[in-house]
Formats: sequence, structure tokens, C-alpha cells
Amino acid sequence: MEQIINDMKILGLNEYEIKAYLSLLSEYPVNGYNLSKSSGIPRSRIYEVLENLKNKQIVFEEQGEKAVIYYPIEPALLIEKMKSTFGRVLENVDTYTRKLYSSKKIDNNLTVIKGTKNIIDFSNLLISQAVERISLFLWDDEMPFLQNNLDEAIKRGVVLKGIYFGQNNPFKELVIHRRINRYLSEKKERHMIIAIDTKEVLSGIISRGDESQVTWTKDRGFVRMGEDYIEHDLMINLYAYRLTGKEKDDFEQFVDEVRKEYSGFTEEQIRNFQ
Amino acid sequence: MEQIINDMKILGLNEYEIKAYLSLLSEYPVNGYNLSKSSGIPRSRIYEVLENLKNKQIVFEEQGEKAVIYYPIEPALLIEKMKSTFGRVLENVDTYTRKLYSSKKIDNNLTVIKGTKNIIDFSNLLISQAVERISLFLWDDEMPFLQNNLDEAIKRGVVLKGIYFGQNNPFKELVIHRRINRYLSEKKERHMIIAIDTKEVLSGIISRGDESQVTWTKDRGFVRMGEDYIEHDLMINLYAYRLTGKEKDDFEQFVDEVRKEYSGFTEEQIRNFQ
DNA sequence: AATGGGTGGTTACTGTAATAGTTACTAAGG
DNA sequence: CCTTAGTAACTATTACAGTAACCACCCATT
Repeated sequence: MEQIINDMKILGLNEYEIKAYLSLLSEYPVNGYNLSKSSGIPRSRIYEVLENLKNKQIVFEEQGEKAVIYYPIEPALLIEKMKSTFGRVLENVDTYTRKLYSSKKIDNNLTVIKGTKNIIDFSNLLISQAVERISLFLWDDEMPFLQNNLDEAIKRGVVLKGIYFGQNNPFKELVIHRRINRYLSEKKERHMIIAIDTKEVLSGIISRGDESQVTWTKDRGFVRMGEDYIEHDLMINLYAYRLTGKEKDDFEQFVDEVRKEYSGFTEEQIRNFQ
Repeated sequence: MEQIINDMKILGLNEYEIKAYLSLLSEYPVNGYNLSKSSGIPRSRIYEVLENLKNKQIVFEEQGEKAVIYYPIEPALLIEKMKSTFGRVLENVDTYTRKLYSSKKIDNNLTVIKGTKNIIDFSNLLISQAVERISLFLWDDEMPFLQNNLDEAIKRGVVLKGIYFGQNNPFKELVIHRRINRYLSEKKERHMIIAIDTKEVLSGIISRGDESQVTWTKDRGFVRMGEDYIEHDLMINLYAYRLTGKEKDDFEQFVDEVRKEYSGFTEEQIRNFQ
């Protein structure tokens, strides 16, 4: 009940109007007096409320034998009504704001998003817009909040690829990182990347809580870098597996050794590097 | 400006928030002070407003050299955001209200819609829902308000047919009534019918202003009657033309004569009958 | 016949929160 | 001392939720 009231408030109805409509749905036609009883709306207010709903074409009235009786619009029609209203409004806002947002404006700027919740929301927004490809560099901490939208994306034909930091990989399209055990045991900050359609990339550090901060850009260089970064990491994973053919634990050790050998860094430096 | 503010209010923003966002779109990044100047929002309030917009992820902030600077979310993303919000909300409301509106409830009831504006709105709602067929019995007075939605319907493959009372018939799918000249000269009340997909029918009398009243129903009998009514009238039109082959004016006269002859009514009665 | 409770509806008021707008203050820096 | 930059506190209006009181009718009970 709480939930539906909040949702319907977003659609522009107030609490009394919502209660009246919902009550009418479960019992109609009724007169004001009875609706007041069944809905919990004070009898002294019910006629105003019904008047408003009548004006919005959400309830209709009719002359009964004794009193005026009311009945609700069909839910299906109400939804259609709302859809068409919001569709129109969104279209207006769309054209107006696009005009303002002079496209000559620099497109290679950076947008910073702060706070875990905001980051998740923004990520989902990007994912739901993807048309062709999503490249991920993602930890298990964030995955649960993005999984639904990723599923949707795959369903509509979007190609998913990338690297996953976690034991239970929910997507066959993703590859678990070759150094996963080490990473998980260290549990430092998590670097995350989401690249969409070779068009935009979100990248940043997730630590804890509201200090987390990621950056979004459409700058072509950075977008390219983000996608390639993931691509390269995937390839290194692949090469390393091919080169060793060993069991998982041995393999991780091998990778560590190779890194140390060829990078010129100490073990400590390499870890901090990550 | 008025229009866009009203529209964006529907989306859940207040006037200051709207002005701030729109100003930011045309000039960013800026600090609070300058945004206050360009948007007309009092400087004393601008930071609250920006705080709210930040929480809604509609603007973002960043540490500039001297002051904190703000920039807006891309319009395209904002629209996506809103769409997904309203999509979710509408889905919730849809499932909840459908559950309440026990489908066992009688589906053969009548819904009365009063007032010209309401009638037009409701008609458009029905038309925009049509999937297969729209049968019309419509006057030129109402046509301009429905024409757009009818065009849309035809575009998506809906079959249109029916009778039109007016000189300038905008749809080749419609037939002008055989007694059009007489009707137009008399200018009495206008009977109107809209039947959708053999599923629902809207029928009633349009006089003038708020006394107009039409009735909507899904009652199968009435729906059938509405569609057949139009169908039969079309056929009579067709037969009459075939039987006479005369010029239009003569033809109308012929129709009148036939009616009189076979119905047993006087001319007067027939006219009142219409 | 009187009474009182249920039905059906109206008018007017109160308290609170959000919104829009104002006034006045601090404080840095050229 | 003027512009820039930001804060604190106040007022007025409105929408919203909730309450109190009243009228008028009908009808069953005492």
C-alpha cells in the first residue's frame, strides 16, 4: 500500500485521490458516503476529491436512484492515459533541452559521479541504453545491482564481454581475472570500468560508501582506452592460460613470476600498482 | 518557457530546479554565484537547489580552481532516466490496479463521459489504443481534434472505415454520408460513434459545450451494434448510389423518396428520426 | 408522537510542509 | 568600497491532510 501510494504520487495524484481511486476499483459503483467509508477519506473531503478525479477523467459519475454514484476508469485505460501524457511531456522536454544543450559544446569533458548509490544508478542508466556492446571490468560487490539490466541488454542482442572479479561469475560472457585469488584476499579498493558501444566509458575507484567516485566521459580517446584496457586484459588472461596450461593456483603464481621478471618492479611495487 | 516549466513540473521538479537546470544547459560549468545570476534564482537559495539537483543526479559538481563548479546531466541521459523511472512506476501501478480491478466485475457496464473536451480526450485515448480496426461515424466539428491520432493509427496498420459528415473529407477511407447536404443545412445535434477493434464502442450526442454526453462500453452486444450500424449505413450508401447513378443532388432526393415510400413515415417523421 | 441513529452531503477551520521570494549578514580580494 | 562568493534567517502563499460542526432526510423503536 505504501509503495503504490508513493508511485501514484509520482504520477501527480495526492493521497486522497489515490485512496479514492483504489477503493473505487475494488468496489463500484458507490456514492460519496460509502466511498468515504471504504477509503478512509473523511466524508467532508470526499466530494472535492471526487471532483478533482472527475476533472482528470479518472473517475466518472452518474445519477443513481437515490444519490450520485461514482465509478473508476479502467486501469488499462488509466495507464494508457498516463503513458500518453508522459510521452508527450518527455518529448517536449527532450526537444527543448537538446536545443539548449548546444551540441557545439565540448564533448570531451569529464563528469564525476560520487557515492555508491549514484554510481550504481548511473551505471544502470548507461547499461540500459547500450545497443551494441558492453565492456565490463567489474567486481562481485557491484554485480548484483547491475545484473538485471545486463540480462536485459543481452536479451536485446547486446554483446557483453569483460573481466569479473569474483568467485561466482553470473555471465558466461565474462572471464574471471587470472589473479582473482590474490585480489580477493587483498580486498583493496576496486577499480571498475563500464564501456558502452564505443561511445562512452565510466571508470573509477569504488572504495566504501560515499567516498567512491567514478568518472564518465565520451571523450573518444578515453573511451577507446577503456575498451582496449579490458580487451588487453582479456588477451593477457588468454595468453597466460595458453602458456602454462597448469592448474589454477600454479597458474596464478606463474603470472606473478612473469610480471615480476619482465616489469622490473618488486613484488611490493607490483601489488601497489594494481 | 512557460510551457517547458509546466512540463518539467510534471516530471517532479520545482521551478527553481527547472530554471537552474535549463540555465546550466546553456552555460556550464559555472559556480553557484554565476548560475544564480543567469537563472534568476536568488543567490541565497541557489545552493539548496543545486544540492537537490545533485541528489537527483541531474547536476554534478566539481572542485574548480577557485570555487565549486556545476554542470548538468546530458539531456539525452536525463530523458532516459525519467523514462526508466516512469516506466517502472507505471508498471507497478499497472499490476497493482489490475489486481484490484477484479476482472470478474461486470464488463457490460456503461461509462458516461461528459463535456466536449473530455469526450475528445477519451476518443483520442481509444483511437491511440486501436490495433486492428476503427469504425467511425463522425462530424467535421470533431474531426480536427482526432485527425492526428487517426493518421497515426493508419500508419501502424489499423484499418479505418466509416461515415463522415462534412464537406472536406480528410480520409479516403471514409465515405461522406448520402444525405450530407440536408444534414449540414439542418445543423441539429450530432450523433457520433467510434468503435475500436470489435472490443469497445463510444457513442453519443454532441450538442454544444458541456451538455454533450457520450457513453462508452465493452458490452459485446452494443459493440456489435455500433460496428454494424456503421457498416449498414455504408452499405445503404453504396446501394443507393448504384441504384441511381444520378448526380449528387438528385441522388439525395431519391434517397428521401425511397425512405418515405418504404418506411410508412411522413417526411417530418423521418427527419426527426435521424 | 417523540427520539435517535444511520444515511447523504456541506461549510469552515487548523496545522504542516513545500515552494517562492526577501533581507541581512560575513568575508575575501583587487 | 565594490564585486565576488556564500550563508542564515525570515515571510507569504499554497497545497495537502485532517478535524469539527452543521443540515436534512428517512425510518425504526420507545
